[in-house]
Amino acid sequence: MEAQMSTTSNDQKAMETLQANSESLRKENETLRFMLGVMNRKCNILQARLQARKAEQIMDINLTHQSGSNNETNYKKARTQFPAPNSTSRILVRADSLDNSLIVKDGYQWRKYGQKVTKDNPSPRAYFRCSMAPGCPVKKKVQRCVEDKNVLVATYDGEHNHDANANSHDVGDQYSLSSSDRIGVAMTSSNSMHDISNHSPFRPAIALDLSLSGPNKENRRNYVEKDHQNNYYNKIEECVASLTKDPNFTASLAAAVARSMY
DNA sequence: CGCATTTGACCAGCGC
DNA sequence: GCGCTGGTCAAATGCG
Repeated sequence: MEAQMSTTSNDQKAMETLQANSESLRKENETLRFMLGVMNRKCNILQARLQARKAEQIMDINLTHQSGSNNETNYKKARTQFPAPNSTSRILVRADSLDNSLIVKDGYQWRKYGQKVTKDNPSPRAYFRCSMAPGCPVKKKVQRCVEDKNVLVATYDGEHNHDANANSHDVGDQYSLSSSDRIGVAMTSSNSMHDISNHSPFRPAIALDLSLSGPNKENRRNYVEKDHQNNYYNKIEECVASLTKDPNFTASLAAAVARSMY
């Protein structure tokens, strides 16, 4: 009888521990979900700024063209006129391993100008430049991932100075990357390039999906409105404060999270 | 026929 | 200087 009561008590304690763990995990999950949301919003703000910069660049280019040198159509000359910006980005895209094409549907039109087998990867690497070249200096390389042939790695060089689909004849969203196709993206500068394959499905990590917010410019504008920005920063502070209270989350880590969010 | 893609040749940078 | 490698060029080819 006594032994039976002791077993029941132990079961109850175990149940309570499990419940406590479950609750703790739920809270952690909630916090991480919020952090992911914040990162997405931060991304949207950056996108809005990028759009503004692109608009400025297009205006500058138009002014340059109007002021002369109309006959400089040679690509080599234009390459020096529009040097590629010092930025690169990578995205990982799911692809059928049986399908040999190295096509990444990203909303822009590309012209293939080369293909090469590289030393570190048996799959050929395809070289594309934006079909708006030489006006648009963007280039990309597409290659299957060494570890997983179902994944295409697209490396973008530079930034488009025009909208996606602005130069395509017949497409709307059909050439855009769907959120289910896109599995990761990393924006980097060319001299601090880190390999996004570290964040690929082979190593579990959060895949940042820019398409979650959609292309709606109205939404993007909302995020840079002052009231929204204040709420956004308040939320970050709340989140960081709650993290610092968590004994499993060190203050320095919380500070690092805060820095990354701002 | 015009345009896009393919593919071998060529070039530049880097390490030895 | 030489060889290796990644990136680009341009003639050949394919396709609508």
